[in-house]
Amino acid sequence: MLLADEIGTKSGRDGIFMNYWLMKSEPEEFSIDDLKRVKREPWSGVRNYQARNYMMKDMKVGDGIFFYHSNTAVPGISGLAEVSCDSYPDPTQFNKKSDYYDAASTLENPRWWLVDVSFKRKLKRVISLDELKLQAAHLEDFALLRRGNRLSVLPVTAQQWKFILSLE
DNA sequence: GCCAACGTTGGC
DNA sequence: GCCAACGTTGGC
Repeated sequence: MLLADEIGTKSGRDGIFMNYWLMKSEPEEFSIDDLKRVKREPWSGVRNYQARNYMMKDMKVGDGIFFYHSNTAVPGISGLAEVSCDSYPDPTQFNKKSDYYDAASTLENPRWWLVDVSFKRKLKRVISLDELKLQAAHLEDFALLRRGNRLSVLPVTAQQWKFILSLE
């Protein structure tokens, strides 16, 4: 029996529960419209261990993703996407010409992993960081709102997911 | 293992 | 462009 309050709280590759995430992108680099155009994108270039661990260990095919625009005039959630494959080594770490090349990584023991992200839809409007801050009381311990938060991949609970979508 | 220096993130 | 917050690096 699946308890409602367990949804979104389980992790691990054997888990059967849906998880939710927020992934940041600078729209000048790669926006929700870019994802809409290409439909699916390898989430390459993450070079933070915690963010990597979420992708490598915790994400499962079908997990929901808030696509967040950072470093822009109105930062906020601009669309929905989903995890579309199991994690695999980020190929850019092996490419000497890439900004994300990592000389310390080997094919036998890759350091950086990623998932592919597929476009679902744009939100009718951007749900801004300002608005999310105003709703903080309804978003208990939302990772995005923690002080000094800089992680580019964050977990979202089922309750947070549902509430944020209700703002749309 | 400590911690100063440095680099990056991302809101403003 | 500024800068607070945080992660990483490397000397010791």
